[in-house]
Amino acid sequence: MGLTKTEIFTDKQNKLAQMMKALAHPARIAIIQHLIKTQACVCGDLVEELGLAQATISQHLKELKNAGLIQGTIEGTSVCYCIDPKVWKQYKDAFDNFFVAYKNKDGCC
Amino acid sequence: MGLTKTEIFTDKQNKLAQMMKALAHPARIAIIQHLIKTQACVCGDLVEELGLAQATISQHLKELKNAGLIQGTIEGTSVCYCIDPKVWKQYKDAFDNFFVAYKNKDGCC
DNA sequence: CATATCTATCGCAATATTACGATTAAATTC
DNA sequence: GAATTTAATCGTAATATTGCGATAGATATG
Repeated sequence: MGLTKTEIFTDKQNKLAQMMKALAHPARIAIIQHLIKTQACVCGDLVEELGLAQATISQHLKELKNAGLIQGTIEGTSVCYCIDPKVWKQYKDAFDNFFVAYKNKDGCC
Repeated sequence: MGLTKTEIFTDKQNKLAQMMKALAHPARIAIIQHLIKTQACVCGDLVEELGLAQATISQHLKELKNAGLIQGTIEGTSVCYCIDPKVWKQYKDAFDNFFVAYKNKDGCC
């Protein structure tokens, strides 16, 4: 065990859960927010900005890249990361869609 | 290691990451969606609805309860769960706020 | 009160995540 | 081409998560 039983859920449920997971770490939230703030792309100064080791930042960047949220383009010896607007919108829409489904009919418990 | 370094992030970042984590599992997404659908509160028929063992469902319910997203009231021998509208709105607002921060200035990488 | 029903909790096994030092790989600079 | 800079990857340790059987606790029903 320790293995999520994805077979028993719908694709949408699995996908949404994975999207949440991609952002379910303060470092990844911080990275995204830094990318938003310094709108021009940012490279490895994330290591200085956050207080984590280079290997750790690189790992989080990899997860965000796997999630599709960010892109990295090589620029000389460093790598320039930025948010993928298209995927960002997909995330936003998926989250909006999830949260809008519940209307407070406050007649419960 | 294996321990998130929460000290180096802001409260908001930690909180948002934790909110994401609460929903970062398809079973918890499915539970919430089932609670929305059967708007009247639902009890342990979640065990039948999803294909997970009773102990596992109970654990996920506990996490959702810890996250504040759901409430449970004892009703005879079973427990009736429902979404907490107030916390739901907090989540919705926090997520909206996060996603709205990025405006596509498509002049990047 | 004995029995049945439903849920929470315990204990365990398997896997995943987080973090980092060390190393490797690629590109620039001298 | 050697040295430097930057980022990715490997390997490892510590902790967290997922899932479930078994058990315990609480409430109803006979």
